[in-house]
Amino acid sequence: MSQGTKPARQERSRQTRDRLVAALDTRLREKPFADITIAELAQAADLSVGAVYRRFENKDAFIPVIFELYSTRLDAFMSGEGRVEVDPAAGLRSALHKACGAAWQFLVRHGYLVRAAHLYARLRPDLIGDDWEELLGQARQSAATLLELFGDEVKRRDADEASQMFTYLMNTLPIERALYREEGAAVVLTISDERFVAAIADTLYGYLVTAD
Amino acid sequence: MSQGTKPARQERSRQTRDRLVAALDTRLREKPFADITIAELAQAADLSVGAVYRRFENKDAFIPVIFELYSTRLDAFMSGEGRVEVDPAAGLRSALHKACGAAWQFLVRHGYLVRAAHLYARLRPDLIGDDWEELLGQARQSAATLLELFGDEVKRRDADEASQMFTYLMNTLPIERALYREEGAAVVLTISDERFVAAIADTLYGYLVTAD
Amino acid sequence: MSQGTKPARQERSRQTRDRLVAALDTRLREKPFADITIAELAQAADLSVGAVYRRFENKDAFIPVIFELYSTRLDAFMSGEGRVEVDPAAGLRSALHKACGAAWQFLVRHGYLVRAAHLYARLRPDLIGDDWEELLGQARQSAATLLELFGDEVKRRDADEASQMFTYLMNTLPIERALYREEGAAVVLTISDERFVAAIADTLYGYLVTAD
Amino acid sequence: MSQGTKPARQERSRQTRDRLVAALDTRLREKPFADITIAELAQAADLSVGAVYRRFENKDAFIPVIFELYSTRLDAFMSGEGRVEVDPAAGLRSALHKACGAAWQFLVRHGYLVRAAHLYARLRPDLIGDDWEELLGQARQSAATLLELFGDEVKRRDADEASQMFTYLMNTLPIERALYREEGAAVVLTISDERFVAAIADTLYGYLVTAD
DNA sequence: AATGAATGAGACTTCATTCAT
DNA sequence: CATGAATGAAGTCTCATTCAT
Repeated sequence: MSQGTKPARQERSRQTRDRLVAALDTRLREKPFADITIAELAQAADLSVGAVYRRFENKDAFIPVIFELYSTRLDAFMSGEGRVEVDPAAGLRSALHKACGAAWQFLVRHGYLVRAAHLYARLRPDLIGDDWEELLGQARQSAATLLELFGDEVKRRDADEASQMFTYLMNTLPIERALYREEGAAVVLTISDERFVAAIADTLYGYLVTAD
Repeated sequence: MSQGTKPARQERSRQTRDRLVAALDTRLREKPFADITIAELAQAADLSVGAVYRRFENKDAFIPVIFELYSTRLDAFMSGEGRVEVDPAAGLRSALHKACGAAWQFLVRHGYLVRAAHLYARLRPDLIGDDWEELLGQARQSAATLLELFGDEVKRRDADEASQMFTYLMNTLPIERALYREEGAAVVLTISDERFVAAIADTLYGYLVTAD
Repeated sequence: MSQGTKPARQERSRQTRDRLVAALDTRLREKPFADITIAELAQAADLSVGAVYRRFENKDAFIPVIFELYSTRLDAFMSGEGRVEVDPAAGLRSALHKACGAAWQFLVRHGYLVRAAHLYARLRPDLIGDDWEELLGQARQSAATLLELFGDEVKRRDADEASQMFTYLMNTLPIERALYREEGAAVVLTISDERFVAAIADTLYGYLVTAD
Repeated sequence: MSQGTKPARQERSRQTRDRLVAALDTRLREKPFADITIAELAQAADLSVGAVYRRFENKDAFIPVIFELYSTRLDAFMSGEGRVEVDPAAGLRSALHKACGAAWQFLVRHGYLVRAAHLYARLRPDLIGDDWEELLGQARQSAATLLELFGDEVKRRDADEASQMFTYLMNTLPIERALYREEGAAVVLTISDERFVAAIADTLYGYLVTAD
C-alpha cells in the first residue's frame, strides 16, 4: 500500500470521490481507519470495490483524505461558529479563554477526525505531505498575530519561540481530555469541562506572562 | 482476542515468559503492537508459536504486558537516575525545571513504551485494568506533595484541582514532542530540546502562580 | 463457526456455489464432514480459499448444504426410479415391501448423505432449521395416506400414533444396515440384503396388523 | 494416531489407567470424543500429559476404552436392576415389553456411551477389535434362547434369521429416540415414552408372530 | 519414571488487490 | 468503464505428540 490519489477528470468521477470521502467520514466515527475495509467503504458509498480502486490507488491513498477532512472541517468551523472575536480591551486572558473554548468545541465535535489525523501523522508521516505542516503553520501565524496584539501583557523575550509554544500548547493541552475522556492521562481529572477549559486557558496565560 | 495470562508452574515457564516480554520490548521499538505478529514474537524469543500460547491466552494478553513494562521502567527510572532532588530553598521554578527534565529523559529513552501504552489505554481500556489509573494516582499524590511544599508560591485557590491539572499537564505537555518529534503538533517547534524543556517547565510554573 | 450462506449477485457466483456443493458431495463420499478442510473443498472446486468464503460465511455454513443435497436427491429419487406404485388390490404387505425396497435402494446409493445428515441433525441441530422437520413431516403425511388406504388391514387403534411410528420405523430400521454394513448393530446379520428388506417390511407389517 | 494400550505392570499403573477411564467417562457425558483433548483428560484424572502417554500410546488408543465402558456398564445393568425376569406363562408379548423397558432404561442412563460407541464403531472400525461383535453375539444368544422359550408363539420359519433380526431390531429401534430425542428421526414422535416403548415392543412382537 | 513445557503442522478466517466478464 | 468475484498471502489459534529437566 502506498502512493496517491488518481485525478478525477470527469464530473462523475468527482461525485464518486466525494461519496467515498463522505463514506470514510462516516465510518471513521465508528472505528479506527485500520479496521475499516475497502469493501466497507465501497458499500457505504454505494459503489463497487473496483470503482474505489479507480479513484484511489490503494487503501493508503485514503490517509491524506483524513487530513483533507480535518482541514475542511477546521476551516468551516473557524470561519463559522468557531470564530473567535478578540476584544483587545478585554485583555489577553479573556482572548485565550475564548480561543480555548472554541478549540474545545471543535474537538468535541470533530474529535474522531483529529484522532485519526494525529495517529497517521505519526504512523505514516510519508503519506500526508505538507498538509499537516501547512495547517500548523497557519495556526502559528494566527498565534503570532494574537501575541502581537497583546504585546504589552506578554512577557516572553523571544516572540518567535512564544508563538511556536503557543501553537504547540493549543494543539496539545485539550486533546487528551477531549479525545479520550476516561482513558489516557485524563483519568486524573475530576473537574468539570468548564473548569478544565478555564484551566488550560490559564495555563497558556501563565506561560505567556511569565518572564523567562 | 481477550483476557489474560496463564499461570507458570515451572521455573522454565517463568523464563519463557521473561523471554517473551523481552521480545515484545524489542519489537515495540521497531513497530506498533498491531504490526507485530505472534510468529515474530516467538522467533524473537527463540520459541515456537505454541509455546507463546502456553504463556499467553491470545495476542491481546500481551497488551497488559506493555503496561507492565512501562510501569517497571518508570519505577526503576524514578528511583535511579531519574530521581529528582527538590531543594525547597531553590524555589518552585527550579523544582519544576528538574522534574520536566527528568520526564523528558524518561520519554526520550522509553518513549516507545509510553507510545504503545497511551495507544492501548485508549484502544482497549478493558484490557489494562486499574494499572493505568493507579499509576496516575501515584503521580497525582507526588504532585500534591510538591505543591504543598511550595504552598507560598502557588496561587491556585483549589489545591485539589491544581494537583490534578499538574499531573495532567506533566503527562501531556512533553509527550507530543518527545514521542513524535517531527510528526504531530511538534513540527512547529524549531527550538532546541533544552529550551523546550524550559518552556514547559515555565508553562507549569505559569499555571501554578497565576491566580484564578 | 456459525450462520449462513451469502447471496449471489452474479451468474458466476451461482456457478461457484454449485461447484462447491458438488465438491462437498464428492468429498463426503470419502470422509466425514469434520475431516474435510476448506482448502480441500476449494481445491476440489478448483477455486481459491477466499472464493469459498465469499459464498459461505464459514465452514458451518456448509452443514445446511448437506441437508439440501439430501433433500434434492430424495425428491429426485422419489419422483424417478424410486417411485412406489401402490396397488390396493395387492394388499398392505406388498405395498410395504415395495416401499422398503425403494428406501433400501436410496440408502445404498445416497447413504453417505444420509449419514452426514443424521450426524449433524444431532450435532448441530441449530444449523439445519426446519428442513429436517419438514422432510419428516412430509414422510408422515405419506404414511397417513398409505395407512388410510389399507384401513381395513391396519389394526392399530390410534391412527395418528400409527403413522408417527410408521415414519419413525421407516427412517430407522434400514439405516443401520444400509449405512454401516459390517460395523454397528448390523454385524449380527448374516442374511442377504433381499431377505433383510423383506424382514423389515414384515416388521412394519407386523406392527400395523397387531392390535394394541 | 493409531494402535493400542500399553500393558500395566504395576499396581500404580493400574490406578492411573482407571483414573483415565473414569475421566473419559465423565468428559464423554459432556461432549463428543473428538472434542475432548488429551490435556483435558489428564487434568480430569489429575495426571500429567506425559503420564497419559505412558498408559496410552495415542489418543486413538482411548477409543477401545469407550467400548470397554459400554460393555462394563451393560453387564452391570443386565445382572442388576436391568435384569429381565421372563415369565413363560405371561406370554411373549409381556416378555418383550419387559425387555424393551429395560433397554430403554439403559439407553436413557448410558446413552452417551452408546452414542460414542456407535459413532466410533463406524468411524474407526479398525480400532475396536472384536469387542463389538462379541457383545452382539451374546445378545443374539439371549435372543435365541428367548425365542425358543416362546417357540409356539413365534411364527418365523427360520429361527436363526429371527434371532438375528430380533437382535438387530432391539439394538436399532429404541436408539434413535432414546439418544437424540428432539433431533433425528424422532422429531415426528409426539407420543409419550411409555407408549413409545409399548409400540416398539409391539413392533418386535408383530415381526415375530407374522409368518413369512 | 514423572512432569508439563515446547514443538510445529495444520485448520480457519480476513482482506487488500487483481481481473474476468 | 463498472462490477463484484477470485486470488492468495498472512495472521491467529489448537492440540496431538515429543522431550528436556
